Amino acid sequence: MPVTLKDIAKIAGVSVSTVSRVLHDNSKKYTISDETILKVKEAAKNLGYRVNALARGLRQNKTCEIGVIVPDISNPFFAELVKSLAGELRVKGYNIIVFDSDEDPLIEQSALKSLIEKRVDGLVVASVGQDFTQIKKVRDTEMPMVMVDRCFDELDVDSVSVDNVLGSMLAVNYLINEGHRRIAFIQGLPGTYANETRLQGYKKALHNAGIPIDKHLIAGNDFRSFNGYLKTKYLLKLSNPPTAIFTAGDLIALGALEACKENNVRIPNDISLVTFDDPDYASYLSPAVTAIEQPIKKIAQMAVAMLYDRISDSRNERRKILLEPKLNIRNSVARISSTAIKSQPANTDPNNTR
Amino acid sequence: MPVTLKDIAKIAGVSVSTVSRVLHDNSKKYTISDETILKVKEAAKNLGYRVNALARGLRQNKTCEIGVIVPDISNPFFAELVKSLAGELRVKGYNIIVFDSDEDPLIEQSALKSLIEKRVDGLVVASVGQDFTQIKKVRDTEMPMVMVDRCFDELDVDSVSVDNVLGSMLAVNYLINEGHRRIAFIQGLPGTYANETRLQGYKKALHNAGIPIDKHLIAGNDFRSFNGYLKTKYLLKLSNPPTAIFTAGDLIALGALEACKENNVRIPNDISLVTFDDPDYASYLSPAVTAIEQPIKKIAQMAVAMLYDRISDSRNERRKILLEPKLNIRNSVARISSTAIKSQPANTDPNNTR
DNA sequence: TTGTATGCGTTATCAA
DNA sequence: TTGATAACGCATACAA
Repeated sequence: MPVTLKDIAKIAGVSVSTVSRVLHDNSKKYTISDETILKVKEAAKNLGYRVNALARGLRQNKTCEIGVIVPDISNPFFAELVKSLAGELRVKGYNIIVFDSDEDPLIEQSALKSLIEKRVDGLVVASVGQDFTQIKKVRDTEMPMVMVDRCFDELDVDSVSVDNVLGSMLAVNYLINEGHRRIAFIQGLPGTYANETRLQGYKKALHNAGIPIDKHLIAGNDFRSFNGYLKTKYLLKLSNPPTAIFTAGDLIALGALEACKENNVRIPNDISLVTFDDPDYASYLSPAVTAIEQPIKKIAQMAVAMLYDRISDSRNERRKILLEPKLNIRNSVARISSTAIKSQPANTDPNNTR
Repeated sequence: MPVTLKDIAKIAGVSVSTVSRVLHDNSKKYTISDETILKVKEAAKNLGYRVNALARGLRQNKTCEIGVIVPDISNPFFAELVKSLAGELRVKGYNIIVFDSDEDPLIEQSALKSLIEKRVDGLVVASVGQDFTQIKKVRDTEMPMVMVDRCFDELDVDSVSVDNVLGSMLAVNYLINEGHRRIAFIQGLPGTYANETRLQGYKKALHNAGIPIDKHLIAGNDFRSFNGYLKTKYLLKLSNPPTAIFTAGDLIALGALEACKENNVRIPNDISLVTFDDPDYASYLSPAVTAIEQPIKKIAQMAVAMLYDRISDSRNERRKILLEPKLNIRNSVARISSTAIKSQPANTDPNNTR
């Protein structure tokens, strides 16, 4: 049985409230005699007292816990994000409770439920994100919440993410400048903020360059590596395959790498590759992969700052922050001559421009 | 203000205990009139009732939460481990609270403190692990605890990890079979279980092959990539450099890769590389890295099973489980002729055999 | 300087 | 079939 204030009070020969004051009320100076302080601390130490956070939380209506939900903690991007969030919050005196929704809306929903029931002081959510019904319900609560990475354009809620449209444009423009015109996009989970905005950037870049969009070159349905593997296989055996692939996430790129390797397709000689997300190992892949880097630490900092603001003062305006992505050029893109391209007939539907 | 049972009771015109029974006491069949059940459920739904897990936990002395502490969640090994643990525990009805100790014993200690105060039902700890004073204190509590990956040989506590000695021997024996005799070991954090056992395996393999241990070839002081980078630089500029490097962890290997790249040292042509840990991306590195794979999912399964056993019946014997590692041979090791080796004079202290 | 009493939201015991 | 009441451990308003 864990030790309680009562046990200490008994041993020290004082009342429970005195014990409470000595042990936890460091802020308010309750002028307590040195002798009592000594006695109480001594007893607490001897008995190995640990405050019961449940009781305290119940009483104070405050848990000093922040709930964090991410779709896939084994994705290096989210692992890094969680680590950064934990670091930022720790210095502010908050612990985090992490849930991995495994890209499953049902798990996300039950995570949300658990965290609310646990009465966390706030929420940082990277939603699976095809549907914001549940998130909206939480938003309408007084529960402070900030969305990261996976947000909802249509939902008025505090959020911080990288400028995905810009990121995609950076990537695709770079490919175009290197002479590519048949550029495929292997997307993540359709309907999610990250995916739709990245897709949007891809289309916009092509459009700006006057390149018609070929719907056969847009494939994929989740952010996992197997998706990258499958869709790369598909793209490679197209009668008129792309000269470059842009993947919507680091795991997808890994799958693309695997497929190319299996098919003895060399990168960048036979096909070029650029990916969104820039994990630590990107430089050491074979070849080093050109990638769009997100400012993860900054995302975490902003998210925590915004959450903190909302916890302290829930009535200020909601904000949507977009941070700048960065293109890290490595060795996965080949420059190709524009004549070579033009000689390739577009045998997929040329009328499709979206 | 969150809705409570009282609020529902008032609206439904029944007592608090009735509400509680209707909403939460699914197990015991308390024969309650259908009409009451309907009224209560209706009111609960309308008001948006959420149980207060703090109050419930306080009352029931049970939180359905498991605390998890890992040294570095951005390390793919631990990210994967956390994900597996979460999955295993979720189906058993437990949530997890994750702490990243950032390889800092002080943070680990405060994480331990927080989790105990939160009255989690159990603990899964991958300790930073140079010192088990704090862990021992917890062990002597009635708090169920299982250690994973980073254990303590000298401490009698439930634990599950890979057979590190065997893993290292697998790696080093392989290098020896490929003709290597000057094999360096870049270690992780000295004094930790994972490191010492891996070092032990390294030494044992060399010893078995009759190769004297050259202390200049053992370097390194933590599991981060920068350590791998620095120590590889150091090893490369030795007057008699190693022909192969064995790294104690995946991040270290990444650093080694970076250093080699910077120095224009080709792997495996100029130097061979094998690493402990086998992250998903290992196959796609340049070159694909030969690695020792740990059965992460199995570690998580075993850990959860053991923890569950201890929660249900705290008085059974403590167990230490070792799981089998696996050598995944890829392209980072070159076969070298033994004559080439023997022609290299050992100009580092030849008398040092440990 | 310290103690008493109350309530946080829930569940469990007992009684009706 | 339902209700009153106590208790979980703590913090705090009020009293002394």
